[in-house]
Amino acid sequence: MVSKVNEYENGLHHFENACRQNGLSITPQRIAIFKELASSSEHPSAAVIFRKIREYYDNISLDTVNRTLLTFHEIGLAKVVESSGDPKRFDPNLALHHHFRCVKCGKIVDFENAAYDALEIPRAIQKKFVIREKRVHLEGFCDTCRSPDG
Amino acid sequence: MVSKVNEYENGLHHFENACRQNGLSITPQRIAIFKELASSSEHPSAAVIFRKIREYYDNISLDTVNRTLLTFHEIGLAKVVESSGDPKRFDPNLALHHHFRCVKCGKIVDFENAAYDALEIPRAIQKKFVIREKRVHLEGFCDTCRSPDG
DNA sequence: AATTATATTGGACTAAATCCTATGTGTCAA
DNA sequence: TTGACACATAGGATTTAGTCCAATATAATT
Repeated sequence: MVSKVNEYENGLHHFENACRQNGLSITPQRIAIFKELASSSEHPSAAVIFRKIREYYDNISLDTVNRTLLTFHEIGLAKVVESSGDPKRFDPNLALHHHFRCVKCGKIVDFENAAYDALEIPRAIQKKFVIREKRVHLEGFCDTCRSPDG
Repeated sequence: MVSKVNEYENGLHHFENACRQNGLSITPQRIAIFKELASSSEHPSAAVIFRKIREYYDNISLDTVNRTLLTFHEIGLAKVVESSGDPKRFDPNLALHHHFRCVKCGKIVDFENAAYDALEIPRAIQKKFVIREKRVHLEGFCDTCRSPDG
């Protein structure tokens, strides 16, 4: 088992490599944004990350946070979570996994499932499209919002 | 096999019943919005539907289109499609089906698949949450946008 | 046809996201 | 270590989605 510290340093290492390989400079802003995203588990929006970083980094701009998160997505450091119409939300978890989303409070919960992972892409789809992501998406009410009208 | 006309009239019938059962009056606006949505297959946003209806209904308001589409969702006449951060998009197809979404042009394609339909909800999830929707979500490049940089 | 509760309009407002340009700063090479 | 340059950021302006509100209009019911 790997210690938290090492996981964290591996993460930063990965981040720096990805930047270098894509010709992006390693700026304090990008580091802060990466750290914030990597340590989050609630699939934060750009605004949420922006507000957190602002607590200690007093003049980072929202535009930078937005732009950087999209860049992270492009170079494979983050995923954009499906979230029908609300602000974009980002996911540092690059491993194959699945989502439950509460239609009431918007919470998104990751879960793993071997059967879901094993799903094959239908022939017809595979022939026509290039598939980059495969995910089962469940929707409903979370434990807190359980009752539809609660 | 049912004729197009009958399918269509069944649709309208279903719409009117759903309204009545939910104490909603049947207004020309709602009829127009329902017809437009029901006859669409590209998972339109409120803005798209608004613009189409405007062609013949010159003073319907965008607010009404938005509000009505959300109402349709609430009373089970439409679904809101997962679409990571872009404007909400609506789906008249109430049957269990799955989605491919092009990350480049945003096109969303419905498809059917028996194996996907048959997926069971994991115990742990079922215990904790109330599941209302289950869908496989594929993402990548469509036939038109096939090449990642094209 | 009158009544009433509900719906719509259009403009104002809020919030997300992007664009723009002047300024600032990593990076690389000497 | 420094200097030069390409790249990145800040902050304000702009665009776009979406919602709110109050006045008006209208569908449903009697």
